[in-house]
Amino acid sequence: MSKKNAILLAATDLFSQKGYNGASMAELSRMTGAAGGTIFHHFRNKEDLFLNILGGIKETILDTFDQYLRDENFTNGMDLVEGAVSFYLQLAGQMQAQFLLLHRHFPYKMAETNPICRNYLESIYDCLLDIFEKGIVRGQKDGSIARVPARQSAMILFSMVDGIARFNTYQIYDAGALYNDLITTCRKMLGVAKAGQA
Amino acid sequence: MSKKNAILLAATDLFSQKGYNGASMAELSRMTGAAGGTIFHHFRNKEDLFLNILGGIKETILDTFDQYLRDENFTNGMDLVEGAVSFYLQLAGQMQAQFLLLHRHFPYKMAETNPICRNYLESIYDCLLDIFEKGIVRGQKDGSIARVPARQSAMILFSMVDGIARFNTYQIYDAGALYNDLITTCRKMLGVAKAGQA
DNA sequence: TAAAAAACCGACCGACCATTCGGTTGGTTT
DNA sequence: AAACCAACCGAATGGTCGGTCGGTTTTTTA
Repeated sequence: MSKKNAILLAATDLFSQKGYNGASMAELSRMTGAAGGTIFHHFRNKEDLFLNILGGIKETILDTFDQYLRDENFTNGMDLVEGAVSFYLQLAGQMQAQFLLLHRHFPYKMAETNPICRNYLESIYDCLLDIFEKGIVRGQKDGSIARVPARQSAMILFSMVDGIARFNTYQIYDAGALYNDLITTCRKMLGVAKAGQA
Repeated sequence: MSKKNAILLAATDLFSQKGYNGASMAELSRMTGAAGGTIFHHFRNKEDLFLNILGGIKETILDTFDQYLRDENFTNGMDLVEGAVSFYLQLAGQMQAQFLLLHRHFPYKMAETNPICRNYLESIYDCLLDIFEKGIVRGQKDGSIARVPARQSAMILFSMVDGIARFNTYQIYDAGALYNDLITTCRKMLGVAKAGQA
């Protein structure tokens, strides 16, 4: 593997574990075996290094969900929403370091002054919210989802799912067993009312 | 105001705005007018200072919700849950710096090695989850809430509400208009099914 | 009012920080 | 073989970090 790639990989772990200020270039140098100067040969500065990582995360997430929507075919809108919830939790488990990064505060702080950073974050959240919203709209056409406000419901749904993913990484509570309850909740909040529904 | 109190107040803002590593004792000294040595006269070290702040936040939250449960009287369990949701969002708006602190990653990182820190965080989340759970259990007795698993539903509800509160502080999206949708969702996920319910 | 205690000060310390820079490779182009 | 180049190195730099310490002021106690 090229040194540059090794730096990007190690820095993802380092930033996610220790935050922006806590991640030191000296430690990154030690982790990768790259000399201090080498890091600054490939990246203008620490912020540029982080933006490269965040840009990569954006690409991965957008591509992954794009692929997901193209490959799978769903019986209806509700099915799409449930699938997206499940897929999101699965992805968060696979890309732990990347999601931990997104769950930290410093990217959003940087976004206040850095438009590139802000753009990356907005792209990611737009993509995720759009998927939930698309599912809801589709479900309202095919009758599987009730007439709830689409965008708002997508945001509430997202904050719910992402909160559970966060519970897992913070490890204050074991949220792994919550998956079934989450899907049930999802059905209740979006589903059309039927006689006898609990 | 005593210097010690001024330090605690300013440090709360500083930690919440810049994180643990980003908050420097020199800047804290500048903000408060207290000399460097004075800070370390009142607090053993930086970590001790933070633990004092977190301990204060714990006390405030526990007392506030205790008071809330004692003062108000609710018509039923569902009413209690809805009130708690509303109260939580209101409190998060009033104690912005404190909630921003709780929404950062470093307290949970510190909790991995520091049992005092871990204890404070667990107390806070236990308190919050207990209120939702109590409301659900009470609602199941008085018939206002369906037979959902109480603790799990409380966790999902909490992660939903806290996610919305987080949306507000991150200011990526305007989540202020989500309050009504949130209460509606809350009713759907917990409420007993009625004929004609949407 | 004298003594003891607590609050407070700011210069100082070594460690560490992000970043720079002059120089060395090894491979490609001319 | 000369010129070029990106990748890489590691010592050096100026600045900031958390924390210490000896001494002064203010408050409390006896």
